[in-house]
Amino acid sequence: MKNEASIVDVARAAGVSIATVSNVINGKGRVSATTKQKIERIIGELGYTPNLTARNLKTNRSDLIGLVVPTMQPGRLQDNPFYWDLLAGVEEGARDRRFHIILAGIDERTETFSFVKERRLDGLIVVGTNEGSQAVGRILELGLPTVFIDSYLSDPNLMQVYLEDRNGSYLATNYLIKQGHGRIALLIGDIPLENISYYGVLHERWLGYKDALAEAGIPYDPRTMIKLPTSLEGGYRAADQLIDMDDVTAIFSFSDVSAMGLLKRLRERGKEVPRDYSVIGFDNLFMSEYTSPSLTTIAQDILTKGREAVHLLLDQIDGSPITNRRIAMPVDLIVRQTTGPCRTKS
Amino acid sequence: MKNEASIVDVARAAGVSIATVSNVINGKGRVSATTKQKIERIIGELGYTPNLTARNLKTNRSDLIGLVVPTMQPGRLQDNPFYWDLLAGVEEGARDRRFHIILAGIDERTETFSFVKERRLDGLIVVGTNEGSQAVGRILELGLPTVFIDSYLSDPNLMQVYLEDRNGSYLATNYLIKQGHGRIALLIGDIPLENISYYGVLHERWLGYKDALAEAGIPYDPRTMIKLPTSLEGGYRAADQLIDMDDVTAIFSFSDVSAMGLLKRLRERGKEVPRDYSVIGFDNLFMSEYTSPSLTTIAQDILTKGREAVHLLLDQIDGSPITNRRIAMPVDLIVRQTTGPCRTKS
DNA sequence: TTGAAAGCGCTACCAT
DNA sequence: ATGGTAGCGCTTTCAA
Repeated sequence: MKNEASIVDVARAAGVSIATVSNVINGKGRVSATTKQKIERIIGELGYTPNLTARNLKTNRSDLIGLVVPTMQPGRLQDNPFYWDLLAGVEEGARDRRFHIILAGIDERTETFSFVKERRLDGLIVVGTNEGSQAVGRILELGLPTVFIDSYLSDPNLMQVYLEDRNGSYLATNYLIKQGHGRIALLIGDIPLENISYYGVLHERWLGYKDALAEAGIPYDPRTMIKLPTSLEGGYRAADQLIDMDDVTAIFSFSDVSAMGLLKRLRERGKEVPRDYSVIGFDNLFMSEYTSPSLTTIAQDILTKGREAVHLLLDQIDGSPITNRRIAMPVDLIVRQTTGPCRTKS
Repeated sequence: MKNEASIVDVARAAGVSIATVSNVINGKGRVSATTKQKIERIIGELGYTPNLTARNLKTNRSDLIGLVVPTMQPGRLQDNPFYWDLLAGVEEGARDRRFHIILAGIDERTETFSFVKERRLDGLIVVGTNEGSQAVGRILELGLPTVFIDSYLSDPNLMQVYLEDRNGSYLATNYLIKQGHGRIALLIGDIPLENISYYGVLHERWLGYKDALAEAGIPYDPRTMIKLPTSLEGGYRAADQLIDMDDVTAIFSFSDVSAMGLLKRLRERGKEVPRDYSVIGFDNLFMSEYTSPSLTTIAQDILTKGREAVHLLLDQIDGSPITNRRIAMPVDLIVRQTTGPCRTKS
């Protein structure tokens, strides 16, 4: 492995000063067409590549943004294909602007974010924290451009990308109502319902559910709330609770994976979907079309979400004027086979 | 955002030279206990964080490793939860050793890998290339420590982490044979069978399948090879081909997602699993336990695979003696509900 | 045990 | 249009 050529080597070979070479590399200053061509030729011949480390030391930027994801422990994120899509979107958006992504799995309780200062990161994208999480405070102290995804933080100055959660939930619930379902269970997550406003995403979706009920004149019944995790296993266990409920003929679950768990257990218990129960999920994961029966769900475009987040961040880093500090991504109802008209047993 | 304290500030505040501060930070050289304590106190007071950019410029290292994943285009990686686990494993392994991961989605045809030199990456982890891919040549030219995952490159000097693919395939096939299945289809991927040796992973698994057949004295029949992608949709379409085959009562599919597609279509066609067909997958994804019926599969530990790869790489970067340049990760047969005894219709 | 100083490769300012 | 050069923050050699 030979030593890399430096800007000095290029300058010497071209018979010019390093300042001129620098100008050519960065397209700054005034350089005559001939010297420019010559320098470019020599750069090619020498296989010269600018050393970003040196440039960054000088400019005090890193062209690096950190993607912060809460503890990548097995079991926690493992069952969520969601993150890969998000990451793909972020990476792609950053690449277009010559930034790179540093991935940082963090433990919310102990992480000090020292790497952010050490590496002079230019910005941060933070996924799925909640207001009051210890991490949020420490992140804000860094004083770095930051975009939060799916976090619903109340401070209006923070930049956030989230979903039309409330609307999505309304769409799902409303569709079930239009199919004749009067009592609709909600698999809402493993949280105390009295504190639901603390959990931004869940809260919004819960409101959307209630919006649809209210519009149809259906009373809200807290007993149809199922407080289990929106994971595969949570959905699986939720099915048993669902079956025990009186007159409930439909369930809306806040994730596709939990809807899959539901389908599994309902089948085991001899229930047929959508004859006995209508089921609707949230996310539209790639495999949701391939469950049996295929899953009706609220679709979100996770890839685009990642892309939007990184654009928002880069605009801020570059000092472009920010028009919106918050972006709500659209959702869409995808009707497939797990939902159907209500046929109440006589 | 105040200006960061530098090593000079610390030195001044402590009344020592920057060389001494540097020694304390790096635990090198001889420093008296008292000065050491004093300097450490001041570092705390000033909230000083070493500037890695400067250090890296000096030492010509970056403490950064690149994770190279072939084009993160939608459709290509989108339907593979696999990568997220791998990434989680790599990130975790790197974090332990104070390295960070830069994620690089690349287009195999056009990528020049200039970022590797620009950022002075210390090493590379490359996932799922094949011998003869244009990218491999360019990567090797970089002359950087590199670990290939699931790539089956023939050069014995390259460091590689892969699976006991052949054994896994043997286990699956053998299990089906022991269950009485005599003709077993293989969903092998969208490749020309004559060139199968070019596709490392598939080739190994194909050999494992043949090993089991040979051991049982069952002739290999190329007509039972299904040459469709091992994706959800590929599996879905494979089911139709399977049903058209004579006397075939079982299918081994090279991925869990394709097995899910199979289950879906078999059900649509009125076939029952495992009564009419036994199905076995590969990977043991998190959701494989939750399909209906739950999927028999060959399990691999993707998280550990990522961890092993990064350890191998870091050992090489640190100049530790490398004992094994190749690591084969173990596999495991997980019997669930999609397989059962063969009941040939009379 | 500690310090002085060179220099990593680059950018940007100021001269010419 | 081009060049000289200071200096970004650090490590490391050599001297004291």
